[in-house]
Amino acid sequence: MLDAKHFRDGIEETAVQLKRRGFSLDVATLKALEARRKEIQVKTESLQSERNSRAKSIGQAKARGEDIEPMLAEVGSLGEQLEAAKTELQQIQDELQSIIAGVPNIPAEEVPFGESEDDNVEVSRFGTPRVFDFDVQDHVDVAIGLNNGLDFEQAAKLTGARFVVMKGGIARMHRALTQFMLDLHSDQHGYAETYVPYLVNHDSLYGTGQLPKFGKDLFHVEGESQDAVALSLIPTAEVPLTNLARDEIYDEAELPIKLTAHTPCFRSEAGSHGRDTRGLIRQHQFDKVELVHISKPEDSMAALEELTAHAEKVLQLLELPYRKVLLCTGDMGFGACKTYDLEVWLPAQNTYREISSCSNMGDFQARRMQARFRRKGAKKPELVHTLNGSGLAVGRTLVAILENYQQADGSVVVPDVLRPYMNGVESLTN
RNA sequence: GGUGAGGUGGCCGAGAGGCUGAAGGCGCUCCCCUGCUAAGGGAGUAUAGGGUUUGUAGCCCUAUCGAGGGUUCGAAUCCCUCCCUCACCGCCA
Repeated sequence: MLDAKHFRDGIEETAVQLKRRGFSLDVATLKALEARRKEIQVKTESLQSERNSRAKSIGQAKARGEDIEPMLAEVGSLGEQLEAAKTELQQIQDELQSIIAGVPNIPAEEVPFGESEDDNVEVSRFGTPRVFDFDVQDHVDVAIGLNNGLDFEQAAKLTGARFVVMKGGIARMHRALTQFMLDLHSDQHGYAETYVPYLVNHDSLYGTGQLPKFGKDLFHVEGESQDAVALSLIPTAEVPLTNLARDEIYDEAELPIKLTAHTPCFRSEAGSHGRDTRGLIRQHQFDKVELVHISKPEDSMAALEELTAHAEKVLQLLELPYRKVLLCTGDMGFGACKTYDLEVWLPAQNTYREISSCSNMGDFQARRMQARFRRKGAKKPELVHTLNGSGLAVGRTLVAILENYQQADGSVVVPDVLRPYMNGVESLTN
């Protein structure tokens, strides 16, 4: 959510900035609503003030034992007027709120303009894609050769499309990957390992920006009664981790806070039908190790570089070729002001595919969450900045290993850094 | 799941329809006093929104005592629903 000031003074300027990321702000409607809001709010508050002082004098008169009846009569229609004003104010504020809550973050200045992923800018590359002297198989076929270690048919029986059952060495490697990533981030990169709920309430989803706009992408769990709190499965650990800061006021000295967690992620992938239907790339359930920073505003851009480097380190240690891409204005997520994607090389697709997305959300989520800190000696708390990134998506990392480390005989070499997590096994074989 | 007790400011804790944004204490900040320390005296100490304003200063208004509704001229206080915490019992990995 943007600062309300963006919608009062300088709304035209805001509209121009949002236009950069392909969002058109309805300036006329907002201006009209804002004018109306101001008028009604002033009216409502003065009526409230009036009522408060009247009620107070009635109380005082009563305490003195005076006759209250005439005063009560005088108050008469005040209640109704106030009620009407309140209702109208609420309506306007709801309307404003629903518009404002749906406005995306303003891109940072250095973010290149663009309309789609084709306009993203490659920043760097690591490693050289291996040259194969045999026909490369994609990860699905590789896994079939390894005792059918990725079983999509069984998963379809259990649940449905876009789920997987992993077996044997592949399941083991999947576990090894999460252990390796968590250890790296907590032991080497200074993150506090965290275990979080996989179901969250709607306040949390609103805080990180999944709601109100992107409820379709989530799996919702029904509450027992209509009034009961509705919960949803997390689409990423970003939601629980970042919401730890919700309604908090940190001491300046506590920042930055760096958290990591391994969780499953659940996405309904609404609107993605027909894309990546084969294999592990796009599933309703996948595991991810997430990195989150809570930082001071002036540190957040440096923190984005740091966080991204931490995610890159995983790929480097696994010796997987990748490239780092700066997303253009049109391809960034709703709440982000700057995002790097890491794309790993997939030989079977002969291309780089997203394996991590690292974003600086600025104060966008912090404002929704009222996540703040107080500078030493300062009176007023300030909004923190929040950042998050995958470090990494575990399923896609598994895909990358199966494809990049496959051998002519159908086996898959286990990357050196994973071997300690796999009983020293050097390769997966049939 | 059952029964009972609760949710009040950074913390502890009063209040049980009106003068309570909230006593008292602790903590914290500043000032005074005191060789240092300890003790003492004084002042201050929530957040959000709005108005005014050149202003993130000041002033004014509104809201907030777990959340949301309701009763009332007036609700922290009464009623309803929900959430959470604690205790005991039951169940369970």
